[in-house]
Amino acid sequence: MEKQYNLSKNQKIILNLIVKSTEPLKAYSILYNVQKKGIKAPLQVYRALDKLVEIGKIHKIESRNAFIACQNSSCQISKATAFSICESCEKVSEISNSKLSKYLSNFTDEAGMKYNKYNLEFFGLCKKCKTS
Amino acid sequence: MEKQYNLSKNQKIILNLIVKSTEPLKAYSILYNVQKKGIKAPLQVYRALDKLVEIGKIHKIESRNAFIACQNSSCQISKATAFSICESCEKVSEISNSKLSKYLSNFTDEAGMKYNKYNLEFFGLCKKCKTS
DNA sequence: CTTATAAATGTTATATTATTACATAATGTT
DNA sequence: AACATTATGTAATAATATAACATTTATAAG
Repeated sequence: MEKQYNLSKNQKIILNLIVKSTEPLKAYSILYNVQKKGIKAPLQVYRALDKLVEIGKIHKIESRNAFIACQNSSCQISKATAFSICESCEKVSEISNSKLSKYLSNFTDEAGMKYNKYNLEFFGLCKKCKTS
Repeated sequence: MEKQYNLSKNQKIILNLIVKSTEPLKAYSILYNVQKKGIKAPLQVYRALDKLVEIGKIHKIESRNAFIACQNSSCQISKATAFSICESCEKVSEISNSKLSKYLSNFTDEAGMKYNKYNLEFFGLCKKCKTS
């Protein structure tokens, strides 16, 4: 059974914006976009972002300091994330590949250590940018 | 044949500091540590860091905004990086696992796309932190 | 339903990370 | 030597993120 979260007002506003966006959003760009809705300060944005990341509704693209909505139906996979990033147009997609996630979730290093979380970012050129 | 790079004065100073460090260093911490050697401004640090990353002598730990020396003898693998990060003590190690790097370098997504670069960060508890 | 607790908010100030712009100097190439 | 490339120096500022504190709202326990 999936745990239910009742998102707060700010969390809903910000999640909505991110879900509607076709590209990763940066914190201050989010701020500018929600100021008319009463969210005035960076901290209000960062707090909502932190929570949304924590519950897996969004992910942070670390190399870009930007946030995208989780593409997985269940949004439970905040501990095992993989993205493809186009180095030309900056398009970002979440990769859902069960083989990959199994491989990485089960990965054991030389010292026999397993990890409870990972984040993987692939870089290259997307179809569009490759042909143009 | 491996390309030779003649590092500049600032690049050498900063690489040296990072190589000697047992933990990832942040840009401004580097700055404070090299001010006595005449490097006075953030930009001087960032420029050297950019170059060192580019040629594979160091790597940026994206989730920490910090830099560590490359652990691979040849330092040629700046396009395929994997790290383990302890969420308690923040110890970071570079993972050199040929199976893993092969798997990821050959990874093809659902659309048949391959990537020329990736960065992977594993999170967990290191041995020390797990037992204490 | 009211008390206790946890979670979220609002606000100001500030810390941290990174880049722009412009002038100059050193190095490498032909 | 002339040219191009790379690196440096310096000042200013942009972009990203957190600390500290007061208050309010939601949730859970009795």
